[in-house]
Order: sequence, then C-alpha cells, then structure tokens
Amino acid sequence: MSYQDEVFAQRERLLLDTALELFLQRGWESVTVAEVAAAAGIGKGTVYKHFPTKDAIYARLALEFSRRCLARYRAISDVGSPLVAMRAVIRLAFDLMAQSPVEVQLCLHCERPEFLDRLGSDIQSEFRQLDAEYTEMFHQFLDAAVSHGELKIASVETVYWGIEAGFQGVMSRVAAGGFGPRSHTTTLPTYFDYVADFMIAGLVGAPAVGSVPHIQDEQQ
Amino acid sequence: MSYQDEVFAQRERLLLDTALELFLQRGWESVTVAEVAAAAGIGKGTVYKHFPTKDAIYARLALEFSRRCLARYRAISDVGSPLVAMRAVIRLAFDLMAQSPVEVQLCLHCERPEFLDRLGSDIQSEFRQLDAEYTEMFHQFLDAAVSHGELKIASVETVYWGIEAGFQGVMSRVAAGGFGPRSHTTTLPTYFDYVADFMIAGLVGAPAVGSVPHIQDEQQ
DNA sequence: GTCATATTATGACCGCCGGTCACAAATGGC
DNA sequence: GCCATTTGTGACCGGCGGTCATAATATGAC
Repeated sequence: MSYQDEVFAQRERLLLDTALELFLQRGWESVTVAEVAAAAGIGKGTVYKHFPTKDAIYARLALEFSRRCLARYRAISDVGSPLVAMRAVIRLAFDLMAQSPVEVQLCLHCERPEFLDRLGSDIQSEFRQLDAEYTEMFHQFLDAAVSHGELKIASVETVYWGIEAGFQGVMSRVAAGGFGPRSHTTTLPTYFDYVADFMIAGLVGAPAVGSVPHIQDEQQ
Repeated sequence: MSYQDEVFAQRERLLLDTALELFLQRGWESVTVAEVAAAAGIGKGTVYKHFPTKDAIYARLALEFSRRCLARYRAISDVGSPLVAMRAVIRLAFDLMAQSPVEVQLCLHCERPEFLDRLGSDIQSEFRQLDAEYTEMFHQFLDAAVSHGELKIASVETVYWGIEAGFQGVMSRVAAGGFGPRSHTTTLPTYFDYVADFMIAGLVGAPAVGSVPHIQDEQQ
C-alpha cells in the first residue's frame, strides 16, 4: 500500500511537470488534457484519478509556484532594516516572475473569482491561506518599518494597498510578455527597478495625503 | 445600399449590447455564441457575418469601453495643475472601473498576447493605437508636472512605469470582484483613494531613488 | 406586377475538447 | 495458480466555436 502510494505520488509529479513543460512550449491555453496524458505516457482517464478537473492542474501549479516564491521571500526577509528587506523581497519577487512568466499567467488566471468558484473548497482555502500569508508578510514589514522609525505614516492600511496594486501590476505586465509591441526603450530589469523604487517612494512620501488637493468625481 | 448598411450596423450594436447584457447576468466566460444570437433574436450563423470570431466580440467590447473611458479622462484633463488633473483622471478611472467590472475583465482578457495574436491585424493595431494614446496622455501629464515645477524628477520614465503598474493593479483587483473573501475592513472607494494617494506620493517622493539602499538579488 | 438574379440569413453539421464510465489489466491475499 | 479487489484505460458523451449549402429576401430590368 505504501509502495502504491509512492508510485501514485510520483505519477502526479510527473503529470504536473509534463503539463508545465507543455505549457512552456505551446501556450498553456492550447494544451489539452489528452496531450498532457500522452506526453506523460499515461492514459487520459488516469489523469482524472489525480485531478478532478483540468482547472485543478492549473491551480496546483499556481499554488506550488506561489509557495515556492513565498519560501524564497522568507529566506531573505531578515536582511537589513524592514524597508530594505521589503524592497529586496519585492525586487526578488519581480525577478522570480520574470523567470517564470507562464506560472505568473497561471496565478493570474487562478485568482479570478469565477475560476475559484468552480474549484473544490479545499483548494479554495489553500488559495485563501496563501493570500493571508502574503498579506501578513507585507503588513509585518510595514509595521516593523513604522516601529523602526523608517516610515512615518498614520496607518499601515493606507499604503498597503498601494504596494499590493504595484505588485499586481507587475504581475500583469510580466504575464503579458514584457513590453510587447511598445517601444523597447526599457528592459525588464530596469523596469523592475523603476517600479520597486516607485513603491518605496510611495511609502516614504506617504504622508503626502492631502498635499495634493483631491478633485471630487461628479459622475452619476 | 445605404439603408441595408444602416440595418446591418444596428444589428451589430444590438449584438454587442445583448452580449454585454448576458455577460453581466452570467459570467462572460460561460456565455455561448448561440445564446447571444438567440437572445438577440438572430441566427447563430449571422453573428459570424459581423464578427469573424467570438474573441472579436470580446475585443470590440473591450475597445469600446477603453475608448469611452479615455474620452472621459480627456474631458477633465485640463482641470487644475497637471498633478491635480492627473490624480483626478486616475481617480475617475478607478470609479469607471468599479462601475463596469465586467468590461474591466474583458480588457484584461484582451490584453494578453496569446489573445491578441489570434486576432486580425486591424484589431491588433486598434489596441496598439489606444495603448499609445494612454501612454502619451500620462507622459504629457508627467512632463507638464515637471515643467510646472510640481515634480522634481530626473526622468519621467522612472516614474511612469510605477504609475502604470498601480493602474494595472487596480484593474486586476476590480476584475477580481473587489476584496473577495478578504477582511472587509476596507470599502472600494477608500481603497481607490489609498492607491491614488500612494501613486501621487510615489511621484512626489520620487527622488527617493538611492535613499533606500538596494539589495542585489543573488539567485542563479 | 413579375420574374430572374444577387445578396443576405440560417441552423444542421463538423471537429475538437473536457469529462465519464464500462471494461481491461494488474495486484495481492490465500 | 486462482479469484477478489483495486487501478488504468480509451471509446464515448455533451457541448462548444466555427462553416457552409441552402433558404429567404431584396434588387432591378422590363
């Protein structure tokens, strides 16, 4: 029984690796379950003994990537002062994304609520859990930076979402395949530095709230 | 001939409106071409006289939304100083997104290069054109802010991408249906204000480059 | 008004894909 | 070695996007 489980687990890994390999070669959208099964030397029906749905394969790969990244962040999150460490984590995140654009695409695909709703509640809670860990990590950074005197902001919440938005924005850009048809005046690494700097600048300059008067939007 | 063209154009509008209506009711993913045709009281084959592909319908709706937004931005872009106007535009953008999350989802869907590649080159260039107009608008804002003395930055390019990332990030969040399962400590409008303020703070505090030392990433 | 011709609309049809399931193959206890 | 049970399989299904021969309709000469 234990041996059988071993074989089963190995086959699951093989399936995931094969799927990711095919996603890299052709776009992940156009790869079919039958192709993955054939490439792994496995019958199509067997795939469904491991994953209830094709979407579940996407979800597993996205979760694994996201967790792998999180581990990397934690490994370096005690470097220097909170703000320095936070910038290092952000910058590392961008580099990791650039190395695996396909997985970033999968993550964005899996984040969508219509996608999540179709998944089993167990996988849903895995996503929620990971999301909570990310949220907590950045909140800890920000709290530490405040108590360290690096940041002088009224509330961490006012800047957290700016960070999150910048993060998501870079994910979108990487997933979209860099700069596409745009002017190639900028390379990906310098783009990363620009955005990372911008995020830090947004933190440091945060009390700017109110320094620029707000125009109230008067649409219907 | 002119009358026939009129009828044809009206039917196209009807198709687009009906499609969007269905996308709102059920998710846009699960709506089929046959359903749209039936809801519009039109044969399925006729749909393909107007649009070569289902994706082309997505593209048209995304383009229309994007253009409609751009017109709104331009209508208010001369309010106050460059930075004030820019914040107003950003804030209006967020509000418009919140009003039409489905269209934001479509925009994100259509931005993906694998999607664009499948489209006709004419529609591709429409997307490129719009993208260029957005880029130009924000560059003009930034240039004006610099020459107005509101911003003291070495190069507009160093902050542009930070703005763009924040923008994309909010699009992702709105498309993802607000805050989903997260703590509802924040409402959408205050979230918008947080991010808009953060972006302005990132601009104002921009010379912060170098103020926080960078940690070089030493992965493989 | 009528009929021949050109144009436009249609839904039966095709290929393909995700997912199922009756059956085949393999495993393991005796 | 034999049977019971578990595990693997690919033919099959429903439904989708997209096509096309044909039906329906508009056009225009007389």
